[in-house]
Amino acid sequence: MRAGERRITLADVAAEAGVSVACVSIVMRGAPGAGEATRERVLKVATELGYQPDSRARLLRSGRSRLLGVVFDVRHPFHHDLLTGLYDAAGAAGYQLTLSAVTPRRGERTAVGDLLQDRCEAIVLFGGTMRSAELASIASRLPVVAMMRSARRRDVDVVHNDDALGSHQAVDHLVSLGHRRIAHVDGGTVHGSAERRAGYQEAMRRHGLGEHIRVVPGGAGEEDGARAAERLLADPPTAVTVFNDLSATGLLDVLRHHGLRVPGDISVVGYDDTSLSRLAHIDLTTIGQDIDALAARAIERAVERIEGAPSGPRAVVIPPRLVVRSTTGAPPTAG
Amino acid sequence: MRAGERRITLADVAAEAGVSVACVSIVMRGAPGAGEATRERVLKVATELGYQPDSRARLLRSGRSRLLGVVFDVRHPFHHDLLTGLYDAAGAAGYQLTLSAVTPRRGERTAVGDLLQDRCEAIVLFGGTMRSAELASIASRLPVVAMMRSARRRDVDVVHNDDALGSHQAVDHLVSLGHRRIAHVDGGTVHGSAERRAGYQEAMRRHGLGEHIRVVPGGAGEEDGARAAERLLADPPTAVTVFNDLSATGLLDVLRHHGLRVPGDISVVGYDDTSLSRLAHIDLTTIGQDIDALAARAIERAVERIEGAPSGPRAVVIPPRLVVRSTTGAPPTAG
DNA sequence: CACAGCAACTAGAACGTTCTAGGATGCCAG
DNA sequence: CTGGCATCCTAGAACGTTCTAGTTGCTGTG
Repeated sequence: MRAGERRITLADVAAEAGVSVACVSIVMRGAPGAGEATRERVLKVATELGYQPDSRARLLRSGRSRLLGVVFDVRHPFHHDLLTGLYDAAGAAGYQLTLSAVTPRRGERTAVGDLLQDRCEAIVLFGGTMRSAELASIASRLPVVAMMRSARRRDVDVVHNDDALGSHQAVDHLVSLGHRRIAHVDGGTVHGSAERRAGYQEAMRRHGLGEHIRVVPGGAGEEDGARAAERLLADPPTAVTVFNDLSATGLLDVLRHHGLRVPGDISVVGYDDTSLSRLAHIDLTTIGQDIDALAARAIERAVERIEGAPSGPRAVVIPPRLVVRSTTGAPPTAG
Repeated sequence: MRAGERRITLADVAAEAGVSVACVSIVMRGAPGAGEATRERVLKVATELGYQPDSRARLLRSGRSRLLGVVFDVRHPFHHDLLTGLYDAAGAAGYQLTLSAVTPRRGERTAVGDLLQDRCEAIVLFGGTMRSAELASIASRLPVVAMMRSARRRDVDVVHNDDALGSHQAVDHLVSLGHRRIAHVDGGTVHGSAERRAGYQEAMRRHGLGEHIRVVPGGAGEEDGARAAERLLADPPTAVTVFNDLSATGLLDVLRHHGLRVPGDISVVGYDDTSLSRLAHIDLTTIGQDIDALAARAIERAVERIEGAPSGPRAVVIPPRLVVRSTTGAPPTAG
């Protein structure tokens, strides 16, 4: 029905209000340089006509877009929590977010490509599988902040959780409960996996439990945890730290099916504090990432780069925190 | 480091290649009207200089944006699955998607407002809490397609799953297993709740089980299902259809904690076929929505409106399908 | 009364594209 | 040699803003 209707522009409002286009622009932006009476009249006319500013034209002219591109993966629940934080942080810094999703049929390259065309001023990307070199080539065009992953290159900012510290917290917690035989289920090739594994090993050694170090291959999925549990069953430890919550869920399921009580016979610690871990019947002790801090620092780095401030080190590491729930307790036999 | 660098424009490429701006534009768009030799040379120069088209300028000039705005909620896992489908469908129709998220601290109105400024040509929104009247006021500016909700107004397109049919499928499945005392846990005020409840009641009556109709108050959350389970425990039915998977998960947990075996003592059917329902230790029988069909039809409706085609009825209803997993079986006592 | 200073406004260029209208050039038929 | 017609290319005006550099008109001061 509104096919032929032309959109309302500044010129329409100006004509109707009997002032110049420039004047309407001033009023719309809330810039100084217009009288109170005119201001009111123009605003009234604008709402009457249903004027909507055209951000494209606005940004085209003003050179800057004040737009931050975000690449996230629709499959990753954690990414969605992070989006919430990013919107807040970006808004506070006076920037807008433009989202580009990675889906099973839409790769990271496509997602980034769209953002580049949108003329955003920096790109924030979550995890992903891009090689450092590829990141660097994007970073040669505009500032890039990578979250929840590392990057060798010095030209990419990195903001992530302190995976090693998270593993330390998990091990410390278990040791303080009296555990000694603590195993770790690995995350395979996923970002952060190596750090979490190394953190586990380091913490074990620090507690003088080097001889009990036991790393079981795993991955990021539920079935990876399930497979790891099958392996562990031959000679169950009294506690396990798992790469992430989803894998821990699969592990829990298999352990319980084989008659082991959690935490009576074996304690389990996940990682990420996802909504999954909060479900009543899972109620998983886990390591929580500080989402708001991660988001705030990521935006901060992006804005610093954009505005050319001499920023500090390129890597920002946020300490996680232990979230104790019901899957951890004292080991079956004291000592 | 790249603070002062101006971006590469058509003019730069034109100067370098020794042709006019218009000619470069022709080449870049792949439009007819340029010789093969020139075409190659221009493309070569463009990649050398790292030219990136500016979609803002392009769209500003050409009047159309070929942009479809999508409003989704970061908290809703189902929305993410839907995004995947929408990207595919939009791409196939020659449109781009621009996303605007609703978060706990960013309302629907803000999300829609951003899209309007982006000059997208239609808006697709998922569920949400907007009143029909408010939708209609947006629809007076540009085509609006609402998914997973209804809308009284004739000026809004609606694409959703057939909630009543889904409930029928759940009840039919349970009846075919031999169940007669089948209860329903309601979804409260959430979109689709009334339809799913009515569908349950209708299906029960159709099977001559009107006297067994039992609707327990609930909601969309895990704790709603848990509360409903507590109520049911006083006089447990042999089967329950639950508003959604999350609520069913809460219900399952409480039932099992009280010693009821699922499906031995009681069968449970969820709704939505979320990733939660697919977890090995939940493995919930549920009703799956046909995501790709929903997405394809939504884009189809949006594009039809934009291009002014005389479209059919404003409501598109997609049949769901039953997904049988391990939470349903024969009732404890035959008959 | 002249003029500085200020507030309120305006004209017109600019942003990076696309698009319309046309200008060269070359080729072929008459 | 002329006219017609492709083919390839170009000039310049749009698109809807913002921004710079004014211009106007009023007030107050010496």
